[in-house]
Amino acid sequence: MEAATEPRGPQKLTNKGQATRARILEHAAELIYTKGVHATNNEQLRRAAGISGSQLNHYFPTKESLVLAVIEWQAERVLAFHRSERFTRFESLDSLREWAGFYLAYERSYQEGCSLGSLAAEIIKTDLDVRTELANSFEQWRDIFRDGLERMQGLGRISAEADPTRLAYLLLSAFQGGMLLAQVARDIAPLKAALQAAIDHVQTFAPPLTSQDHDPPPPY
Amino acid sequence: MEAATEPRGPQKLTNKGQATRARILEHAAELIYTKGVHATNNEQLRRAAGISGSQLNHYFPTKESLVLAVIEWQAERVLAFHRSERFTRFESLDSLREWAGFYLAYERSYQEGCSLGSLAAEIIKTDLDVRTELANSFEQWRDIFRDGLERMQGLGRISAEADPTRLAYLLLSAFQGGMLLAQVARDIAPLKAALQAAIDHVQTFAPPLTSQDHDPPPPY
DNA sequence: ACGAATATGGGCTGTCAAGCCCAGTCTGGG
DNA sequence: CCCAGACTGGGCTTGACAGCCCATATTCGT
Repeated sequence: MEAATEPRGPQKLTNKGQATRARILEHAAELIYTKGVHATNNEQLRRAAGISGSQLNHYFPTKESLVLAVIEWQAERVLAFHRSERFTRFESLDSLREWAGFYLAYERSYQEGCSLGSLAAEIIKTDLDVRTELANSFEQWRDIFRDGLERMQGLGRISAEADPTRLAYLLLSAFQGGMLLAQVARDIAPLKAALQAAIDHVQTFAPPLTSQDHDPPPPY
Repeated sequence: MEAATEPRGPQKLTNKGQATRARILEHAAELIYTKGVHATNNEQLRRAAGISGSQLNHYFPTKESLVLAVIEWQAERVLAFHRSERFTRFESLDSLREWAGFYLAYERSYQEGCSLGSLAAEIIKTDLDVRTELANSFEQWRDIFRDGLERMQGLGRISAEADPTRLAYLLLSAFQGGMLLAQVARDIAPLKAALQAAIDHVQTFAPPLTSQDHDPPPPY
């Protein structure tokens, strides 16, 4: 899964090289997340990562290759986070609320926005050829929600009439849009409202609850 | 309402000057919408608007002032569109569906995204001092939906238990997020799913309909 | 242990765009 | 009819950043 980003031949990186590359990547991701792609230059990156000029040319011959690598790195982080045990594969409404709660408590939500979404929006109109990679990542993200919702259906936690794809897009869109609005307003309120409403909507497909802590009655 | 963007003294623009300024603004908005802020330079703008260099300095001394003016111009357009008679002040679910339908039929939705949102996302992390203006515009946008939803409540079209502010943020967030996803995927589907789901959620607050074409039964 | 390949350091150059200036033209009021 | 102020045109300078190169140090395979 880490074999991307090098078009030419075999792996030609030693351990130390890989470590350096990873360090550059981490600092690049952080800088880009806070300052944006355009406002991040290689001098800042050099200072932050404690390296000097020619490494960037060596590990990332062009800025486009660096940005692409950062996208992959951020995408991997976000997807891994959503797949983590914390959210139990989104098989319950509670896991969705837990998920929303995390981002609502995360200060950087309304400061920097989504690590992938804000990056995507900034560069989607430039000539950088990264759209396909972004599209792929967002598809996987959507699939995480969709698969969870489908499992909820299988468990009878939401009605069979719910459309998991549509709900997954609602969750992801509300998240991205809410992040943008929160960032612009410097206030978490828009994100909170959007996520609560989106999850409320998923809940409208839950069967009327009889006893609260047990699984709902047999599916229909 | 057009008195913004000039910090210094009285209106010092003749009719011809205003026309030229407006022409520059239109072309700047179009270029920025399609190519992004960063990829739009003054030479392209000169050619597009049929003017030459020093006007930009005359009418828009810095790029920041130009971008700010474009934001105001786009915001005014978007808000005026949403306030137009077409949507009857969003006093019904049908008007919401009409609204969604418009953007789903608009090819540029998934090509360029939202004229205000994509602009906001691109420059929110730069040092351009335009955040307040953007925040203001998005607040007004939210208010259009919120006011409409409140009127729906007054007319008994949705339950008093609905939270108009929250629903307004859901609609706006789903729109912005859906626009971003559609743009990245080059496919209208994510926007369609998000908007349908968001409007479906508003509809869950509608009283069960008895006869379809009449106003719903008296408000509780 | 040795040699070849690979990583590192710092500086250099070409490109591009924003901001600015001077000279010429037009419009409107008296 | 005239003049004063505003508009227009094109070119120029400065600053910033990405990409590149040469000299040196280090690491890895055998």
